[in-house]
Amino acid sequence: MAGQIRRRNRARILAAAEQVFAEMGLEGATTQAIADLAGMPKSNILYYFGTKEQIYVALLQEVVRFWHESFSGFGPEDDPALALETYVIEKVRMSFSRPAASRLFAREMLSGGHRLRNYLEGELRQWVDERSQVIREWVAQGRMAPVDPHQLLFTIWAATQTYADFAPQVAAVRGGPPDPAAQEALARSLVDFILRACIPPAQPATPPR
Amino acid sequence: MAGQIRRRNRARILAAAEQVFAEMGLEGATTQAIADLAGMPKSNILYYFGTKEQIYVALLQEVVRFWHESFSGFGPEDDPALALETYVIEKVRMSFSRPAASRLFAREMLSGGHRLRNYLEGELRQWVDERSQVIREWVAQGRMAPVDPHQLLFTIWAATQTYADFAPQVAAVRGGPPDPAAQEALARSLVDFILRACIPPAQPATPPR
DNA sequence: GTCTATATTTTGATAGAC
DNA sequence: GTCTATCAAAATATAGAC
Repeated sequence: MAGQIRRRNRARILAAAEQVFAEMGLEGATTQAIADLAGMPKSNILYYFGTKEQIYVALLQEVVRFWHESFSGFGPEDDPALALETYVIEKVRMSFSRPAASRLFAREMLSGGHRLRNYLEGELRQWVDERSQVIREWVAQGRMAPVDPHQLLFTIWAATQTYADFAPQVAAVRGGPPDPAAQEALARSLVDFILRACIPPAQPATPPR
Repeated sequence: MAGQIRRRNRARILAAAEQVFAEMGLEGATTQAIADLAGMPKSNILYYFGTKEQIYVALLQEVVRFWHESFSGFGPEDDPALALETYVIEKVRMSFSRPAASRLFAREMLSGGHRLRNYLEGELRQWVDERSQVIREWVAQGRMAPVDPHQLLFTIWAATQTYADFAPQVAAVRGGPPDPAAQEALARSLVDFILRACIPPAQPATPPR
């Protein structure tokens, strides 16, 4: 079966295209640049995908599918502090380990997000609705400060993805890109920040009488 | 003096270009689209600016200059809570009132930020260094929780600008773009969030004895 | 399936009339 | 200063040999 070759080549093209699209955008990227990075002639790229835009769309969908699988979420039975900590740490790590994915998504948002409309209004919205319900329960139970669920999620997404999307700004301000130790320190600092904002200070035990 | 006409036309071109570049990017935008939006023939655009990229660079510099003037910053004599509140509220409002400026900046960051290198490593870095010093003083005085200044600023920038840069995501999750009242509510919620994370709870007055 | 050569389109930029 | 007509370059996409 030569389906092997087909899948291998598709994967190589997608990997190359992710880098090029993330840095140059859909219009700025040339199929030639993708071909060069993938190490194959330009025609092969179009043989596998038809048009440049089809590669772009395939990549976007791969990114959101990957995110959706990686961050299954949290439920009302979880401990709020632990759930938030896990989610934030993993999102920061993803920004440092796969920045191109985050940048690709950011570019699509800046362009209006039309190509992800189904995802945004379907899967993502449902995920957010469920998580918002959990957060509201936690708040009602006094296990969490009275945060607005949407604002919390927007803030977490923005604060974690900024390390991928605005990397040049981060590097300029710090005097260089953060090495792995600095990455962990930034992640830790962000987690502590969010937990202070979300988790009410432990009550001095008021014993029932 | 016909310098009037020149300035008027330059301003019209810049206003049109900001919209087009923000939505399409440098390469995605065509001079024709800018000309159409500005209501003048394509040649006039190039007569005033020479090249498409010069318009783009001029816009970027105008944006950072405008931001720099709008957010002069805060000093050690200020009240931390009030200073943060003012800064965050104004940045959120800017995201809603001039989203194209934020998106333009975001695009440049995604592309590597080379055209803003001088700004990032000069003016911005100096501004951050000064503000970081203030924050460290506040922390040392116990007027602020032990936040990492860089992480705090990155988080504020990301959380405020997300309402411009990721507007399609915000609209999809909320079921529509936020109207002015909802914008204020989101700003308020974000401010409260950041203050909970930054400002230590008022100590139960420990009178000196 | 793979690759070279080429057709077609788009678009940034310019020349030159008014 | 303004605008029309045009050039030249670049890049997407395809045709067709291998």
